[in-house]
Amino acid sequence: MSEERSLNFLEEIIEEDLKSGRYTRIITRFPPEPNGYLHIGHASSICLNFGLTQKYPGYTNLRFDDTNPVTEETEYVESIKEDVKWLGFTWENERYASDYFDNLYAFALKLIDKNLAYVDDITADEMAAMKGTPTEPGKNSPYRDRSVEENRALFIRMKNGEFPDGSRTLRAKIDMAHINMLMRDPILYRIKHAHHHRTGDKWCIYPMYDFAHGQSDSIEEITHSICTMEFIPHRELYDWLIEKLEIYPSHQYEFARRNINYTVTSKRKLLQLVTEKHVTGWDDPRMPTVSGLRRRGYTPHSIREFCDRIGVAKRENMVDVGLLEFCVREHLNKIALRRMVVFDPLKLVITNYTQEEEMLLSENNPEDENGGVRDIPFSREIYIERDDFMENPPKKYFRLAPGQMVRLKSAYIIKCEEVIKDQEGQVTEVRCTYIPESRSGADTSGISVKGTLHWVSVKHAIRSEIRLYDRLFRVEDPTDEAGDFKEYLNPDSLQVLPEVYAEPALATATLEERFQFIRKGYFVLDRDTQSGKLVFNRTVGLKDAWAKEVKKG
RNA sequence: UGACCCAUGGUGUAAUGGUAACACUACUGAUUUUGGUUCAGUCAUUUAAGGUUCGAAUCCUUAUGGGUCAACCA
Repeated sequence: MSEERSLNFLEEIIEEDLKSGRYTRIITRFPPEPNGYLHIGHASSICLNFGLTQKYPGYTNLRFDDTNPVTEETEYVESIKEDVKWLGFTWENERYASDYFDNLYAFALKLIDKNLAYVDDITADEMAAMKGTPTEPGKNSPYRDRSVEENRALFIRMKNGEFPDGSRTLRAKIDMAHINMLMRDPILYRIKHAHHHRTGDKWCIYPMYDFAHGQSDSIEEITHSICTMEFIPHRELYDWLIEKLEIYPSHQYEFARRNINYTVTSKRKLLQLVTEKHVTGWDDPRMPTVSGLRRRGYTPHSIREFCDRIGVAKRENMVDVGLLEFCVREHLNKIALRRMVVFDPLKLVITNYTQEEEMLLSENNPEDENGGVRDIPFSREIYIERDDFMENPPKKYFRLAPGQMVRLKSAYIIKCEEVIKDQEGQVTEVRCTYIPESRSGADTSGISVKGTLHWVSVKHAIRSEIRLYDRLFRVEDPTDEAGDFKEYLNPDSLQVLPEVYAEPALATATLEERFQFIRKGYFVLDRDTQSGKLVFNRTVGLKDAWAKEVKKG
């Protein structure tokens, strides 16, 4: 293996740590809060954390940051586990911050005993008012100087449920004038008489993020705790708590979260799209969620490839969704089974075709020698795509037109002889003759044509519904526009074709198979399919050089 | 009116004091029984000004621009 690729900044840190002997193996973790579904940004973090311990000795834990019972649910835990597995990663340990509530409680008592934490009785509003601003120092709470004994007794009573929600908090005693707002006596514990999805009603006090995350890292002996840049100010508190608690020194490193254009990746916003029914659910194929991408037909491999290509760094970024599409096309091109489906049919009659029907062979995938072939029924009447015929074609139009010849994919070369129209002048049928010696694989005609069309035999065609998806938003960065981000939803993000005509082989399609509908795009069966009613989702279209040509005029 | 983070083609990421590169996009052309794929090629980059140095994208200073921080969220 030639390891020529340059390292990202985290790999550099790790290689340095390994070389210096600071660690002999590394431990990372992926720490989702179970209050929403994973999205493409999380996928990036998953690939990073798990990828690092695939590359270097060590392992990765999956740890749910479940310290806020009000917003967290088991449904989310299950979906997150499924998504991580689907992406192709295996965690060493499945952990929950709630596993550590006893430890965390003991840590809190230790801090109280060291006179580094106190119980505060002021209200949330008062606390906000006394916090100061980034440019002005805060003020000490009148309860800041309670004795160790009093703090201890009060905190135990908080735990025992003697006080109502919001009436008291446990705060670290640091410095209300600290330049870092997070060091101004941050709250460690708050009272919430709420049912927790795992610990039930055992607790009525719950630790805050800052008093749970770093401590959980430490308990698990995480060596490299990787998070996004907005946590940079938290690092000082992270280190302070580890130092005062005298526990295993995990370290936090930050990278810039990945943004992708024409979508949003904020759990709050995605939740809104779901609850306000702008999409059909978390796994709507238009959603940037892992489950949405899965339903859309993206492969785990293509998502991993994407995350790999966008890399990791510390600067603001806006990744072009075109790269994601490139990655999925690249993979699907290699694995998708080729099939023919006519979306907008135009009847074509081959006047000199006298057989009842015949079976023709077509390769399943020209990119895969071992992909095999399938039979396709051919007959006198077929459907072609309406826009594959033009009565008065422009220059460089390689498709069918009066007097012109094209090849029918895997079949014969035909020549257009006659155009039938209705009273309005709409073309309702085209009549052609075929060249018997031009059959695919046995072509002795010596004729070469520019265009090849896909087609489906009229009497053999099966019906299907097709769902075409486009980007969810009309603008690159909906969050950056004036007003509500939902004003920028793309009204044409979903187009349903209720009845298209497909070749018979598609009748036995499964959810796992990937298809390329020739000249149309990549498709996957949707779970809405019922017996007798096929539904396909378009994962992504093919690159379309002709469409570009037409656009240019 | 503070602290912290960041700044390389249209986009993303490299170059670790020594020829600014790779991928995507765009554009040419060739091949092609998918106007797909594949192949060949073209356009295009160091925020600015000073300084250090034989030599700076890289180190220093200042400026500019963008981002983050004042939830009993994570």
